[in-house]
Amino acid sequence: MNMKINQVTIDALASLCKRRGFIFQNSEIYGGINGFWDYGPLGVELKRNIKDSWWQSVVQWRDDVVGLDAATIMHPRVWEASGHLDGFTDPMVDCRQCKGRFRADLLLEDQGIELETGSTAEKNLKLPANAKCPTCGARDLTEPRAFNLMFKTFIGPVADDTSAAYLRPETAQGIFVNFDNVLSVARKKIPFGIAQIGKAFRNEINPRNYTFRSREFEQMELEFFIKPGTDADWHAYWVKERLDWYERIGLARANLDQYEYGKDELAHYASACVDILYRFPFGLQELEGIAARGNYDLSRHREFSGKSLEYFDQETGERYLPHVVEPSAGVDRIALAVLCEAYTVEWIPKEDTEGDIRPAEPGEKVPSGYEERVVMKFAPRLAPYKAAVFPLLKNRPELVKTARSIYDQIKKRWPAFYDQTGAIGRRYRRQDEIGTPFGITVDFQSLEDDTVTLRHRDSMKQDRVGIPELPGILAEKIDE
RNA sequence: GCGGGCGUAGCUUAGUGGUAAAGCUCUAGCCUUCCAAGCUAGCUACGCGGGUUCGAUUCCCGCCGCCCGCUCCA
Repeated sequence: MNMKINQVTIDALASLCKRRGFIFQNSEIYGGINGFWDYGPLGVELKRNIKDSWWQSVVQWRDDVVGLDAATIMHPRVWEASGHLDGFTDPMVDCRQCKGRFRADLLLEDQGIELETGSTAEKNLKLPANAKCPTCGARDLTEPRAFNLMFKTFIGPVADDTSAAYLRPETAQGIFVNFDNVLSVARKKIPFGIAQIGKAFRNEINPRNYTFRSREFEQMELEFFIKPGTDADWHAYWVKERLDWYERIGLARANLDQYEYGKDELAHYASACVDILYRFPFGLQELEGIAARGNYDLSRHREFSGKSLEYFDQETGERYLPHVVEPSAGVDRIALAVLCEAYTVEWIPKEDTEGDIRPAEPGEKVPSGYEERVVMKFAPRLAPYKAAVFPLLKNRPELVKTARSIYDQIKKRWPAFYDQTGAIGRRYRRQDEIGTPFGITVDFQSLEDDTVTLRHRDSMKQDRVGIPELPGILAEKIDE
């Protein structure tokens, strides 16, 4: 089950993603920019399918969750209330000798000296000359740098502190600040949730591992508001719900894992947190965190905004600040996991060779009588194109005409691809490499009996099916 | 951010102080009755900037980017 994961390297995957148009480096013609990535024609389809599937399972198919789409820039006070502004502005210094890193304020406090502050606007902090490294004692520290992981911007034409704002580092706060608004229009009673998909921005110190840690990324977050005291049950419920979803989109259970935070690792307001992890080529890494956050966020916004934000239960007459369970997932990380999971190298027997398709052995040469293929085994519902339609030969107008009309019919319902160029085998392989689950080929028999061949990506086997039956067959296999 | 490695076409590689080669891919055409066949033609590259030099892809410096380790990870 894990073989394919051992096979794929991030380099090989990144190469395919660029070659076929899943993912490009942002601003590549200018030399690229660290931590930003663009999704090409196939990547955008894949990502949208992931988001659609999440939205279906979390919003559309449920009666107790509604959606939201908040702006990426919010009132700066939001980030004071959320704790992001204070939490991420610690001035840090590095020791050039022992490579240690320390918070400048704590380090100097220990040594009984204070930071020299320059202009307050930009926090130009200077280190006194007598400061030394607490680990090795060397007086060879870098100047303090403020590690604010939020991107700062300015509202209006004047760039000064009174107009400062931040690009949101998470989508969740847009939900909390709209809690009252949604409550008053959605006709929902607790327990109910508000879901949002959107961009978030973090000025990561060190983006790494391809798209895994990017500075601009997309989140899918749900805030599920609950009655105080029911936290543990709802938390367990959402952990299971979310794990099931990951399996449904095609991630092997064997490559998924969960990490339960110990009491000492939890934020002070949280009662539970579970990370859902995926076995990436670069290690077991987080796709989603599911946290029981109590009423921390709403209580902070109550404090900072002066609004009550309480919920009144008409049946019991109780008034309370709801608690919340927050499943928070990274779309780009999930897309990367799906790409890793799908990437498969196989050895397939040539025409005169007896044998079955088998997984390639990493580092081994292709055995004689076999040839190699790369195939992206996406779950059909996630595949960028659901079907490709081919005339067997392009220099036979009647084949071309029939193929085009089938394509025109299919593309109204699913993303599809039409290709009449080159040998049929080449066209099949090209679709294998972008994960198209079905190939539909119009041949001479089609002209006689209105059937086509339906070729399956993973097995490479073909069925003969009637043209009128195609939509039904595809629907069944795609939505499975 | 620190240390190390790397940067030639879409990909994988070759090569040179006198502006560069190949395979695969890709595009067009021919051919082709089901799995990357064949033939013909074509597009496309020395990451960016500066320096040395008559001349730099090559040597030097800076920057950017990628990979690995450390660090960080709300």
